Amino acid sequence: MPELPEVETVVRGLDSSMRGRRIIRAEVFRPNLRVPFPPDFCERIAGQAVNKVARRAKYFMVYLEDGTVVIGHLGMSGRMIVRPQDAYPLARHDHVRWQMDDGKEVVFNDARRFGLMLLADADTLEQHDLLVHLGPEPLSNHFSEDYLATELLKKKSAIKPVLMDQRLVVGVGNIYASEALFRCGIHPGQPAHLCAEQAGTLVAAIRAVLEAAIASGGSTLRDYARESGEMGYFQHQFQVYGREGKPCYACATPVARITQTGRSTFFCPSCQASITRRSRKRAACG
DNA sequence: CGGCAAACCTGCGAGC
DNA sequence: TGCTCGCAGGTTTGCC
Repeated sequence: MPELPEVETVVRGLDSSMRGRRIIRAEVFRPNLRVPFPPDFCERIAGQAVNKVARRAKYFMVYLEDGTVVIGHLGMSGRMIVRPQDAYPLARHDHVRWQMDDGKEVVFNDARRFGLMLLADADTLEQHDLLVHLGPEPLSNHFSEDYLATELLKKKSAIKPVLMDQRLVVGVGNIYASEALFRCGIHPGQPAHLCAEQAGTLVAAIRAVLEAAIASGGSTLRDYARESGEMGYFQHQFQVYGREGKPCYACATPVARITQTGRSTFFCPSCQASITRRSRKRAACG
């Protein structure tokens, strides 16, 4: 699934396609995805103009003129497709279709149905169940070195799964967790209570890899595609993700893969040498 | 409360 | 060619 850069890419495309346009008609072709659609989903959307499309964490949000907000999540395999109306037959896994007033249609397609779409009110959006527990945006000033260092001191498990906890910081998923840790030379299995110096380099690495991925239009793997149907190309810049057994670009050591909390983690055993308890005690930054 | 496995689904590539 | 198996970008739930 799309992580923050992919959702950001989709949101930018949707905003340019939908902002200021009116949704003429809304249709749902399946009663539920991860959660059931609200019973009045289509009626509350149809006929309304779109104020803007924005992102929070990995959610996209379509702001309608009457204060209703469509909250959506792409899950693992969700796509938002913008195409000319009636130019294509309904495809397998097309779950939602919005007909726009400019002759286009916006289609939500999600094979694995881990995605969701529901309605909220703009006034109380931040208090919504899905959003209220989310951590800071990684590209905002709220995600600071002090913040991360302080929060990580409370954690006992390995740093990589902790980075994927959306209550700590949003938008970092399985790919970018591995990529960020490689960039700052931290072993994914290292206990999460990093020293302040490491926390600082990690903040910078997370920002850098997410910004670079956004600049490349996100990553396209398997069934993920950009809103426009074009392909993001950041996957060609992965340093470790999906490169098990291939030489590290920095030192030629074969990239390793391990499983952490059920997810694959990729890292360079040399560049991200694990820090033993003893050597960490000796480390100057403890 | 923290941490982890399992569950939610379908599709695809690898290997036999 | 055709089957089975393992794996896939996320989040929630439930169990220790």
